[in-house]
Amino acid sequence: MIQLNSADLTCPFTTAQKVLSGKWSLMIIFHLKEGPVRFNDLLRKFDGLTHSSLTKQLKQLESFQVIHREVYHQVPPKVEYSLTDLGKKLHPTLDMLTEWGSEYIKNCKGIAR
Amino acid sequence: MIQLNSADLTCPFTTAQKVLSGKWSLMIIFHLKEGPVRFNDLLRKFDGLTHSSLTKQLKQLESFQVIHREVYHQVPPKVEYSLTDLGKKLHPTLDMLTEWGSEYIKNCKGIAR
DNA sequence: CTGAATCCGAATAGATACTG
DNA sequence: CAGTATCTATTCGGATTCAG
Repeated sequence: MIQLNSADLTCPFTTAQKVLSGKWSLMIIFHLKEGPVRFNDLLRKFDGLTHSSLTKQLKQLESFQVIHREVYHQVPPKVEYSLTDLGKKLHPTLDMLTEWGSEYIKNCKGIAR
Repeated sequence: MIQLNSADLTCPFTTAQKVLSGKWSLMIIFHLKEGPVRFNDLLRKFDGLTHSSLTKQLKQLESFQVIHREVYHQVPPKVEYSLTDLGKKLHPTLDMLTEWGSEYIKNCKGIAR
């Protein structure tokens, strides 16, 4: 698993790059914007994302303290994921990224193969 | 090398994630903000970035049409890298990311090991 | 000065099977 | 329902060497 060491915390970009590096990280964070979501609900939102990959990504993001994991001790088990304050602060950046991504898509039909 | 296929261009996040995924991408783009930079000048700016890794990253970013490669046919060779319009549009997002990264660093001394 | 080619180790993503 | 454990294939970054 990716770890942030103290050397990384010298550079804002290294920090951001590591935190957002997972293939699904951006989308997971985006889908938690509206509030807590359960594991399987999250899983169903993404096409091509597998059970175990989601588990790993969530643990990763949790270790970065970007998302919070709330366990309800009941049967059947229930676990909800939500954004931490740190995670919520990513909203405006995510919105800009989305905008840029859309712009990119509009302008770059020629890039895809 | 990472490629954007037409399926990717369906989702702004996938697009953004792929384009910015390289370990040095964010920093390279950031350092091109002020204008064109030569290969070796760029190389010297980063500690731990090797010659061949930089070559690959630049080709990658060029393929995404985020940076432009200008070759001056002279001896010794001179090549300058600069941001394309698409790349320039990343500025505000990068600035927000920097801000977030700094915020993260301030709040999360406890995360590093 | 700039960059291509190759090779290697580490890190991912995903498939599958098993558990409380 | 929400995991864990293990295995595999692929990718990625970096070192090294060679070339225009």
